[in-house]
Amino acid sequence: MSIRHGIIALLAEQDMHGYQLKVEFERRTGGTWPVNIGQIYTTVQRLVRDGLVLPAPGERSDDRADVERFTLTDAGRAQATVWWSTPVERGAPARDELAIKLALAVTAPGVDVRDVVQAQRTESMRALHDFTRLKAAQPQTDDLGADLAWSLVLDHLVFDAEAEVRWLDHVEARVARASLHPRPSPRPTDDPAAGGAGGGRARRRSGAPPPGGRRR
Amino acid sequence: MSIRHGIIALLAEQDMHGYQLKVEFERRTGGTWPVNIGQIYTTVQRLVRDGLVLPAPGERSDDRADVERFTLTDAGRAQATVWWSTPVERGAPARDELAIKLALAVTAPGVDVRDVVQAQRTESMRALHDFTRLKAAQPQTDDLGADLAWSLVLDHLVFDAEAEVRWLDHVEARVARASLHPRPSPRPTDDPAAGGAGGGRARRRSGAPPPGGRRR
DNA sequence: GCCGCGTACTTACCGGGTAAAGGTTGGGAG
DNA sequence: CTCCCAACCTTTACCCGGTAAGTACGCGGC
Repeated sequence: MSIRHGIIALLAEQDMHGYQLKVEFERRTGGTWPVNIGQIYTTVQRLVRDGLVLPAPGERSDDRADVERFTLTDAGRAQATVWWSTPVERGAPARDELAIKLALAVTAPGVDVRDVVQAQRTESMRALHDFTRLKAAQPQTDDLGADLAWSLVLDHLVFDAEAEVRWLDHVEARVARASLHPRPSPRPTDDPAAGGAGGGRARRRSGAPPPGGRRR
Repeated sequence: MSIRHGIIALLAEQDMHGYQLKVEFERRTGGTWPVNIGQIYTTVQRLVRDGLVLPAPGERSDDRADVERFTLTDAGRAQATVWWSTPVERGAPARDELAIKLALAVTAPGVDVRDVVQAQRTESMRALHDFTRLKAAQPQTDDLGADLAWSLVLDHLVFDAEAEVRWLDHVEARVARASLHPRPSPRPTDDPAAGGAGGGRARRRSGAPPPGGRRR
């Protein structure tokens, strides 16, 4: 749904043709998510089918007339304002491969969760560093708005990656704790041990800031 | 790809039939992501086509023989170990509707970013509270492993939601800061206050944008 | 006797996303 | 001057993830 709404939002500002939609979308999101041109056209087709978009009737004289532009219908314009005023739903979160993987890992025999966490942390931190480096190297273009947008998107990725790392640390800790007192049978109201146990496990921490975690 | 890998991982532990895959998958992930049974079968079909899975040849006597079970081939088994040892890629992050929305919002005329952020924060915090409440109410079942998995998944959602809220705050702050010294714009809040840490942003207007712009 | 429910499987369909193949135009390089 | 390349603009075929809906069977109740 992301592209669909993006297209509507862009058309709300100005009539455009397909290629232009692609270029604009990418510019406004800092090139973080390149869009396949094919998808633009098929999505627009569906929008036309649904009565939200129309091929532009009046051609502009100030520009090439041979390319076909698209306009929002009233319904489309309404959708745009609805989109802006309605938050994106966070009730039923999308499946996240990492979460699934670790959920399966802790319940799978013969899989060492710590190895999985370890490998993932390396990857996630690598991504985090990449983003941070990108941020530092961020060029100032002549387009203030796009610079800000791109910067915010990058921040989003950074927050996300940080949170992921933090979660991995958390998982590791909980798994370690759980494996110290595995309870085979029901009944025990439980070991007094809660705290002690620190034993062993010298783990190097990753340095992630406060709360954080975002993935989808 | 999440379901696909999940199926492989489950089959690596034990031969199963379709329905059982569905049930197991949901149990192991705490029922957070219900799976449509249709998808299980179509995905398994593809796995068979790709030579990773085979309809189980030898039927077990200890169980109903009429249902068709599936087994991993050697290639499938190899895939499973590869999956466990390879982190999920975080290099080219998936499109996130919220990030796109805000990136478009800051560059769109006539859209008040603060309203968007405001509405989203309400929604995100609602989700956060829901998750927290769920966590508090988490029932202890007789299945320790599944309890842990479910709990970790919930933690993931919580970390995620927290980070999202934090990011929203961040966006709000940056936007507010940026709108203090733009050019002519309605709402001339002439705050001299900006002060503190380096008034920042002395730079603007660079020459022609460097070729290629930003790219990864 | 039929109702509902859990088990087990099939099918048709849709929307997001990718790849690849066109066709046009303008501006150098030779 | 011509040719080629790059940027512009569009179409099509295809795959995969995901959903809905329908079939069928056996079993315990009321």
